[in-house]
Amino acid sequence: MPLARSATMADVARLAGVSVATVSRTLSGTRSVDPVMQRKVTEAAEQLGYRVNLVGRALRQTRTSTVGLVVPDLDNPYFSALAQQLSRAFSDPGIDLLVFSADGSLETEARGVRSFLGRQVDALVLIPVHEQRSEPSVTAAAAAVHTIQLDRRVQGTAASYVGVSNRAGMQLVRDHVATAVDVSTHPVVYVGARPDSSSAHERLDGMRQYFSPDVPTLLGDFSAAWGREAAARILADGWTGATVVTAADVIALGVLAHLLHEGRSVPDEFRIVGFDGIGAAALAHPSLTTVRQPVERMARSIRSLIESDDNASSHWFKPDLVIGETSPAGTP
Amino acid sequence: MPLARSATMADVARLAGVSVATVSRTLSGTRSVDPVMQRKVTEAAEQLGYRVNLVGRALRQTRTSTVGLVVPDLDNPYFSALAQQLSRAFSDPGIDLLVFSADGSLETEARGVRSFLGRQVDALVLIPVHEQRSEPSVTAAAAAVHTIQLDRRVQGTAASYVGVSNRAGMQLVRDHVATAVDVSTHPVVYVGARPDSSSAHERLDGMRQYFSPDVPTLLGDFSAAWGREAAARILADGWTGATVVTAADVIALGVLAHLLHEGRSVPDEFRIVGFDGIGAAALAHPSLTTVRQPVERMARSIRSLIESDDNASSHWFKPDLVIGETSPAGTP
DNA sequence: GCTTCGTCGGAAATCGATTACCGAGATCGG
DNA sequence: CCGATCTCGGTAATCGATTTCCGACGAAGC
Repeated sequence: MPLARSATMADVARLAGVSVATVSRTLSGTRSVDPVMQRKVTEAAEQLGYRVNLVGRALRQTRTSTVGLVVPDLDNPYFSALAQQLSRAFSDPGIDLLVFSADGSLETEARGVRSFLGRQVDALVLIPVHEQRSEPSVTAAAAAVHTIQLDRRVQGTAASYVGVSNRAGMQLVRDHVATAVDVSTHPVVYVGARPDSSSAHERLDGMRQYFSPDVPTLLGDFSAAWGREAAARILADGWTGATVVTAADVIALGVLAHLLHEGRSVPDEFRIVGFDGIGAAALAHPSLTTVRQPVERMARSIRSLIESDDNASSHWFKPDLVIGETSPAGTP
Repeated sequence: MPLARSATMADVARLAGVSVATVSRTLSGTRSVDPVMQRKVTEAAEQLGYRVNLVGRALRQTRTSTVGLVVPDLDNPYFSALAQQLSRAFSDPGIDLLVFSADGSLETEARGVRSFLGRQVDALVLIPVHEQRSEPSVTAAAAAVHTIQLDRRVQGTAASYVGVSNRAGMQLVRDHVATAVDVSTHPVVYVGARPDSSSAHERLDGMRQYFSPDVPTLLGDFSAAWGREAAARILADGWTGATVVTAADVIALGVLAHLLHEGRSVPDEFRIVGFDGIGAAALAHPSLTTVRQPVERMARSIRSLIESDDNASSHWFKPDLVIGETSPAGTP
């Protein structure tokens, strides 16, 4: 029962017969303390079940040993993989990563940023919901703490950024597809996401650059439901034999599910390429060809940026291609 | 650049020419304030870009409007779905849900609990990593704040619990499988997880109760990798024609991937049943038959427990069965 | 006209830690 | 043997808000 007020340092000091300063020094080890007193303090703390109140500590100190992460959504496996890798990366130096989900909403995102700033986090990692409309949140965050944009970025902010080169990813896709078919004559359809986020934007641009400025394009959101719907349209529009390049694995898996459900064969009739490299891509049957993002290295890179207090630089990683069964191996 | 110390209430008070008490009252609306002063305060706060320091507030008040969630792992889509639904449920009453991943480790889990307790969260939701060894963390949490165990629980703690009846889930599976085959003669293999968590434990017990006390069983962890490995063993051991019941969708998807990869047909040769009802189950081809947990209702139930300050009761939900293509529809 | 309320601003206490500063005693060097 | 230095405990300031308490003032009741 959470009724009893928990013990404070003053309680420990009283029981141990010493001052609160000695208690603080003993427990944090900031200054040497007589071993006899140390033992008294440790025993008193143990007996009272003392646990430090981090709020009190945070108020006095400047640092909280906490990093906040605001994600658009935890249902997308790519974002939860980023969250998982980040918390692992920060676990080692004893920093707590706290995750807040914006639930796809700009207002909730803003609330999350305000909340973390108010909690005096040491740094904030943010996957912005919207390429333009998240700007106030990113700017506010960057003005207050070390802020790093992850995976997506907002136009015209000074905050640093860590992510992959989406264009380079699309170049990999083009080169791969070109080993099997003549991309200038063979039908290619892009199932993307509306360019509300920088990743959606850049992947769309990459498609246009490396395939064709007027590549047939269907735009929706980053979801399997959209992938299914797009696949239905592709069938309705008679794009038989097309190679379907998508903006994300979740979309690609939706496309794949619908095509298989309709009895179409992949990769014989349709070829599919995803983006991100989530675990489920390898689990699909046929397994998904995808552009893999180096999630673990990205997480470590963010940790370095924060540890070195480098709040100016950005890191663009090169993705790599994982060739699965949804596209033919090809013979260059 | 995060160089400038951010404005405090004292700064606002100085600029507005009033006392800090008036600033506090104006911004929080706890007591009526002269409209003229209100305007001065609001303008001064605006001009200085004042943002409340939640650490200062939390120290003074008892409440933080924060609920902590400690999950074993964010890579498992079932846990991230719970996290997502919970943050949505708390978003409405203006409570921040902060998520901490234990990364599968008891030590990290303990660190997460300590961290949230130290931060003075109003309540703590915990998916314990281990059925016995998480006990110290759960007990410590329950002694300090309103604590709710989710999905899994620890033996012998007073903390309340929200989850599904795992045995009832297995009963649903048995009844479903029985419509298609004679379960007393037809081979059934259980691919489960070692009973380190209450869910793994109860699902195993359910299998033994509703199928047979000596149902052939392979135990590993909650991962697709384990599902693949188990499928390989099933093939090696010559369990052709078996119905494979699993402890989780991620395991089932691993089993399915391996069987299909080996050219086996599902559901003709093998039948597969999952547990949890994650999104990827519906996306698989063939789609997965699974025991679905009412994640959204569970999240809302947790919110009610916390809002009503009810720290004694527990909620067992009844799961339902989603019949997919990995098992025959059956004719009762 | 005098007392009784009610309203509302400000001073100061408070939450729980850390830490600057002071001073007492020990140690050390010359 | 004396002053300089070091060690280490305690006192009190401090972080930034909220909130209690007090007092001044005005309105209302009789």
